[in-house]
Amino acid sequence: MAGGTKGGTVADGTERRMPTMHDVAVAAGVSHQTVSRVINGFDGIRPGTRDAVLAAITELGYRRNLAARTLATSRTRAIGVLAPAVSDFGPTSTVQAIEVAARRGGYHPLVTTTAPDRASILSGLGFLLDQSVEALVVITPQRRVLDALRELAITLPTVTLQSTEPGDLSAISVDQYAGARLAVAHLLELGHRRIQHLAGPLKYFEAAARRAAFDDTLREVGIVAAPPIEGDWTAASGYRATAEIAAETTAVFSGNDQMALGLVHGLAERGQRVPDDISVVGFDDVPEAEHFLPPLTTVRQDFDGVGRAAVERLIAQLNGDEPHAVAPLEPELMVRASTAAPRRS
Amino acid sequence: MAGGTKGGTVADGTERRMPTMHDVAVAAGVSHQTVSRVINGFDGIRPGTRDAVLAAITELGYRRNLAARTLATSRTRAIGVLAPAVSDFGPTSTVQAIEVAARRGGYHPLVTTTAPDRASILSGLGFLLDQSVEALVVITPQRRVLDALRELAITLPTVTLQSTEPGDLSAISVDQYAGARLAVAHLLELGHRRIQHLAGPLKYFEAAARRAAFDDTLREVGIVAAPPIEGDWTAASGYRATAEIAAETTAVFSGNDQMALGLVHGLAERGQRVPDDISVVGFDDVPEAEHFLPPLTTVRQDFDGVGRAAVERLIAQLNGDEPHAVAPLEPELMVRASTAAPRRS
DNA sequence: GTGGCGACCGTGACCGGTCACGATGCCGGC
DNA sequence: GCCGGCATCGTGACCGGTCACGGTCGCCAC
Repeated sequence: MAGGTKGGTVADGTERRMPTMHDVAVAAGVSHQTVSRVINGFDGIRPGTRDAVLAAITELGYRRNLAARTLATSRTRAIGVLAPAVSDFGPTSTVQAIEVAARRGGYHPLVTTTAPDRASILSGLGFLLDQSVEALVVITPQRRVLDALRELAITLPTVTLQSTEPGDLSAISVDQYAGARLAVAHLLELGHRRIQHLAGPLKYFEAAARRAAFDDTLREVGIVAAPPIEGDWTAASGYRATAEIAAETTAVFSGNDQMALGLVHGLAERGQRVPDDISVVGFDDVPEAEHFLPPLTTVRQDFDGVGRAAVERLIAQLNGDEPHAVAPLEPELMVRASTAAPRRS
Repeated sequence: MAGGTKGGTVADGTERRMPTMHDVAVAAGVSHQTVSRVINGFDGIRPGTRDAVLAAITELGYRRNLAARTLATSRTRAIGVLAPAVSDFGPTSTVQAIEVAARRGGYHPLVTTTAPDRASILSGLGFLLDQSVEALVVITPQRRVLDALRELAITLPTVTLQSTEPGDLSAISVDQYAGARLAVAHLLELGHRRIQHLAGPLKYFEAAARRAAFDDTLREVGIVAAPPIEGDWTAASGYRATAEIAAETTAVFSGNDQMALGLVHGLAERGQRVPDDISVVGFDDVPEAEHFLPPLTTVRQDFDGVGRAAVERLIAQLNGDEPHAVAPLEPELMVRASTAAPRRS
């Protein structure tokens, strides 16, 4: 549409210009500067004057033009959020926690979702930058997001979420490694020895970390882990993975709850009951996990917590504090009914 | 925020000002207007000049100041989206569809989530308005959101989602009534006569519409519906609802998939098997529903479709077209394994 | 009476772009 | 040789706020 004619004014007739600060000033019989003072809550305004201005504002339906304000002050009080374009429980609830934390801190959250390809990431970041956000929280579940971020050499206060890059000061996350350890240790304690890992896509930081923890934990008790089955986080992929579960496997550690659900489904169709014939433990603890059949043993991670921590850190930094590393949050094992001791065979 | 000290400048030292269009002009040895022309892709620029400008831009790392541009043009090419602050599959996937549709149409999606109270809604809307969005899509699952929207008497092109207000031109939604009819008719055909409705909060438009369809459909075959059990959309509330399911009930129509999941869980604990002892049908068709135990019979609604339709309508309106009513999208019954003929007792 | 001091308010420049217009250079045609 | 016309580029006003000043007024002390 930008193409042809330039003055693409919609034939509307009543194209009434928005009232400006000057309009308000005239209506109230004061100068524009006084209007500005009233709006910004400066004191030293006679109550009568203030009331007149306020009256004129509501009268005209005045709204201050943010673009003009931003141009003049070069401040926006906005925090940009780049999130992956998925509707999974984890990212969405983290984003939401970020939003409420930002608002409570007096900042405007500006969230943009992005596909995982380089171009999308770059354009999403570019959009945020164009909006003159003052800080950035980027959910970086994969390396490529992190790479794109670095490529831009952003000078803003920034925190990355879900990236478990060692030594990265700006990273905040739940300790995936510790969480996976919890899950595997639980299985080991129950007596399982033939455990299969159903991993998420290994290009995801979290998936890789959980896989590493899986391998390490088994190795410590002298077991060499079989290579993981790699799913794509969806229940459907968990369902499909069933075919790859060896008959002698007595327990599966799934990379997330959805895949665990699909797996349980597939297992049931194959005549294997959970946890009688095989134990399953998930990861994330989505709200529904408690009501799966059977209720799923899983690892809860505090998605809200990382969101809050991210914003707190950013705001502190915006206030001039030195950025300090935030300790990874500790996940929690939720033992429910999908795990049991292996049947002695 | 405006409170105490005014000049809250962060002691930063290397406070290097962002390069401006004028800086680029000087560096390239042209006027700022020529820079503008290059950036906006006007033709009639000598290739040599263009290259010089482009070089200067990348050299200085210039980014055009959106605030200044907006101020001058009073155009933002932004579409505001107000969504409820939940991480449910429906709203989140709709929002995502909106985002991609907007981007494809050359607009920037600006989404803000809000709690359902009046103040939050108003401030969310205010934020969007402050950003000078050119159009608005508001997800209005409840009347109060609709009321708040009307209170602001917004003059922007606007479309509301999920509100089934009859005769509202700006509303786009999946036909909830038809969807619920599908579900109940399915149960009826299987031979069920004692059917219970597990509804969502009835202050939600969708919940009310589904309930009405439930009542109407039963009445047509001479059954007067029992009052619905009212849940809160969560699996937990479905689980709790189990206690209220009468022993002679042979089928339950749940207002969404999550509650259905919780219900099936509760039923199982009570020794009732689905679908042998009791049938359950859900609503939404979340991606996991297919892998519930048993796989859930449910009503699929095209969340993406409403999002796309909303944006298409808005963009058409922005281009000067007359707003026309969009027909409600047709839901689809997905018959799976949670429903069966009632046992003859 | 007058100088001085707050309290209150107004004036004009400026932020960084865009827009309408004017200026310049070069060409061919008469 | 001069003029019209096109291609290319520059000039200054303007968008709607904020900021750093300056001005006016009333009051009090001397």
